[in-house]
Amino acid sequence: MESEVSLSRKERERLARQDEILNAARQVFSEHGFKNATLDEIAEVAEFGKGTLYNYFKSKEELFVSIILRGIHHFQQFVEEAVNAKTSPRERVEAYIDAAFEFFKMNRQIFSILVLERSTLARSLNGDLFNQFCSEEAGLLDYLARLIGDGVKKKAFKKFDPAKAAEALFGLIHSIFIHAVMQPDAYDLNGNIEVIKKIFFEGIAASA
Amino acid sequence: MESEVSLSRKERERLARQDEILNAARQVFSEHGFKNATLDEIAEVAEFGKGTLYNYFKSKEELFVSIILRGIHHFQQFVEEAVNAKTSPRERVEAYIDAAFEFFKMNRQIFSILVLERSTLARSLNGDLFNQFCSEEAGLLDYLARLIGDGVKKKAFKKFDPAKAAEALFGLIHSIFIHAVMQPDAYDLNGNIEVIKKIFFEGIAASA
DNA sequence: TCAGAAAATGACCAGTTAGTCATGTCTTCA
DNA sequence: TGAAGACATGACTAACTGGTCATTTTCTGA
Repeated sequence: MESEVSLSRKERERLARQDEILNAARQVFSEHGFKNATLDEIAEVAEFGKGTLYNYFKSKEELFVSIILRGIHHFQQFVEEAVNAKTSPRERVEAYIDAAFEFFKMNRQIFSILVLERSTLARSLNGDLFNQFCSEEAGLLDYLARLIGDGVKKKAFKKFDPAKAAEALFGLIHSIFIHAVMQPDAYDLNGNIEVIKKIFFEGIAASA
Repeated sequence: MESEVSLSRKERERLARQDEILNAARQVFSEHGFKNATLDEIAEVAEFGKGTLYNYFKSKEELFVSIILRGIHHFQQFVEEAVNAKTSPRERVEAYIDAAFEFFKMNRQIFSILVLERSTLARSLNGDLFNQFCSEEAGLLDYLARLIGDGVKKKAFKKFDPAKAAEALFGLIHSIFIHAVMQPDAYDLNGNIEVIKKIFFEGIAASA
C-alpha cells in the first residue's frame, strides 16, 4: 500500500504504456486516416505486439475515439486559458482565434485527424462512440457561442444568433486548417488568420 | 453512316448505360462513402452485373472521380449562369452564394459526396486522379476569386487578397453544407445563408 | 528460488471486396 | 440464316485486416 494520493507504480506503468500506444496510434492515424490505418502498423510503431493493443483498448474504433476526445479536451483547455486572460468581448474572441491556431501549430497530427476525418466519422464509428464525439464537439461550439453571445449582449457585436455566428467562425477556422493540412509547406498561415479575423469582424464590403 | 453531327445509336446507347451506372454509383457513394461503398451494391442498384461496370470504368476510383468531376462541372455552369444575370460586384457574389445553395438543395447526393469526402480524397485516390480533382476545385476557387477581385478593383469591397477572401467564403459555405448534410432535418438552411452573407459582407463587429 | 499470476505475443481465422475471365447472350450484316 | 464479333455476366481469386487465443515471457511475493 505505498500509494496514498497518487497511483501505484503498476498503475503508472500501465498508463505510460497506454500513452505509448495512443501516441503511436495518433501518428499512424494522422498519416493514413482511420480506414487505411492498420493495427499491425500501430503495433509496430508502438513496439508492442498486436494482441497487446487489445489489453488496452477494446477495438480500433475505441482507440481512435480516445485520441480524438483527448485532442478536443486539450484544445478546449488551451483556448479557455487564452480567452480568460482577456476581458473585452472582441479581444476574447480574437484570443480564441489566435489560440486555436497556436494549438494547431503545436499539434498538427491531432488536427489532421480531427479536421480531415470529422465529416466521415458518422460512417466510421458505431452509434455510441459517434454520439460521444458529437457531444464533445457540441461543447466546443457552445463555448464559442457563449463568447459571442456575451459580446452581443454587451453591444460589442451586432445582433447575431450566437450559435450561428459560432458555426460560421468555426467554418472559417476549419477552412484554413484544411488548406494548411493539405499543403503543409508554402501556406501563408499567419496571413490567412488575419484575413479571416478581418472578415469575421468587419466583413468585406467597403464602408459606405 | 446515319450519324452526321450527333452520335450513332450505338454510341448513344452506350452513353445512356454509362449514365445509369453513374447514377447508381452516385446514390451508393452518397449513402456509404467511397471506402464503404461496394461495387456489388452499385452493380445491383444499376441493374448490371459487376463485370459490366468494368466495361465502362477502369476502377472504383475512376468511377468515383467521374461522378465528382461531373458534379463540379454542373455546379460551375449553374452558378456562372446566376452570376451573369447580375452586374454589381456585391450582387454577383450574392448571386453566387444563392446559386450555390440552390444547387445544393437540388443535388444533395453529389454534395454529400463532395462535402464529406473532399478532405480524405488525397488518401482515397491515386495521384493522377487526385490531381485532376485538385485542378477542377482550383478552377472553382479561381472563379470566385475573380468575382471578388473585380469588386475590390471597383471599390465595392475592401482591399482583400481575392484568393484568400474566396477561400474564406468557401469555408463559410462549406460549413453550412456539412451541417446540412449531417443533420438533414431541422436545419435552418435559409437562416444560415443569411447569417453567412451578413458576416461575409458586414462582419459581426458593432459599427463604431 | 520458484510457483502462480499477469502481461505480452503473433500466427491464425473469418469476413470482406476489388478486380478477373471463361462462358453465355445478343447484334449485325452478308 | 448463321458466322463473327460485341457485350453482359457472376462465380471466383487474391489480397487485406480486425480481432482471437494458445503459448511464452515477465513479474511478484513468500
